[in-house]
Amino acid sequence: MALPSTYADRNCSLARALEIVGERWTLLIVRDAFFGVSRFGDFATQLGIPRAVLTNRLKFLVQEDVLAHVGGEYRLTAKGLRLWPVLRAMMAWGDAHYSPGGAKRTFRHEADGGTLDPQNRCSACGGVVPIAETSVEPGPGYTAPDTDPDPVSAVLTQPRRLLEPLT
Amino acid sequence: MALPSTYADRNCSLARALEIVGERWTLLIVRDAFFGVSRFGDFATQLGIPRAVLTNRLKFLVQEDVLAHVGGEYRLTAKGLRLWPVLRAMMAWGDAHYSPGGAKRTFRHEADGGTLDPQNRCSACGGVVPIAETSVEPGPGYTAPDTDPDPVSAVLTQPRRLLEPLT
DNA sequence: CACGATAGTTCAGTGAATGAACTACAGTGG
DNA sequence: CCACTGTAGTTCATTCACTGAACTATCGTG
Repeated sequence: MALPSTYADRNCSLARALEIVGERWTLLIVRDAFFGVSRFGDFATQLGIPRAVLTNRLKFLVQEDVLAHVGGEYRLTAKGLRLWPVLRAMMAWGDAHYSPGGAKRTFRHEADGGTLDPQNRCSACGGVVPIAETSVEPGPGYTAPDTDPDPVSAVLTQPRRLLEPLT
Repeated sequence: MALPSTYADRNCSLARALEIVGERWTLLIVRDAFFGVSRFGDFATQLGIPRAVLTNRLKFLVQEDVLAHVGGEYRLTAKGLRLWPVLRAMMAWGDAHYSPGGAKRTFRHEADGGTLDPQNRCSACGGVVPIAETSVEPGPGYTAPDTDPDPVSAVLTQPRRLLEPLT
């Protein structure tokens, strides 16, 4: 995005954060990484993003230490994992205002099956659930696609644990 | 931004949310609205955004019911106010990773002076503080600009209550 | 060494952002 | 009545980034 850093924005961490994750496609790439996507081709087919742009974004995210590129796979770093609250907050807002049937995805505490609120607090045990212990599944607002999804999307709509690499 | 809504993304509220607030400049405009900016010219000078782009963004945000345009002023709607957790989450991430001296801004519960964590929980009373009761001030990571700020920026670096219109 | 799979690069065409200048209009003072 | 100022935009040529399709590179396998 390369927002100009004016003196006003030099003192705003929101502007700084947006320079990293505010570019088009970037947060969707990060979301897919949370869902277990790790390969160039999988990002490309899942998002329908031009490969040239994907190359740029991945390069930048690696440079900024949001993703790590190891063994041909892109994985979230500790810094990238800390974007989880941002994604959850945005999803919650989108669910609340653009998904009349309820949340498009349900997040669950694997240990006890409780559902997670936007702050990742478990309805069963009451604790804040770490990413490694949460799983995703289609929520009440989910609507099945009319066309057959690509294999990557098909896997991603199955209930699965976060961060688990695609088979 | 007009992200293409593929079958995959039709079922993701993150993608939907990004179509609204994922465009360049948009979240900074919303942030300024939380800080009390409400006039076209103030947004323009504060953000350094091209006026043509500002016109587009404001028009779109009004159309999407994030802002309301009444009496020549742009104000956050209920839907817009619900973006507060998104902004807070992003600011927290930016503070954590790009502001070694600490948060650039401190948010405070006006009633008891307690500071707010990223979930807006008050350190003093322990409750989640509504927007109308919180105030902003420069935080420990704030650094004074080297050049004289414009009048709008100057006002915004004073401790002030959120949503309070600029004088 | 041929073959397919994966990970990119290249490039022409298009659309959006930029920045500076310009218009529209309302209110104020002389 | 008219200049003057402030606010809110619009216009436009330039630059830049995204798009989509095709192409190249590299690796592992048989």
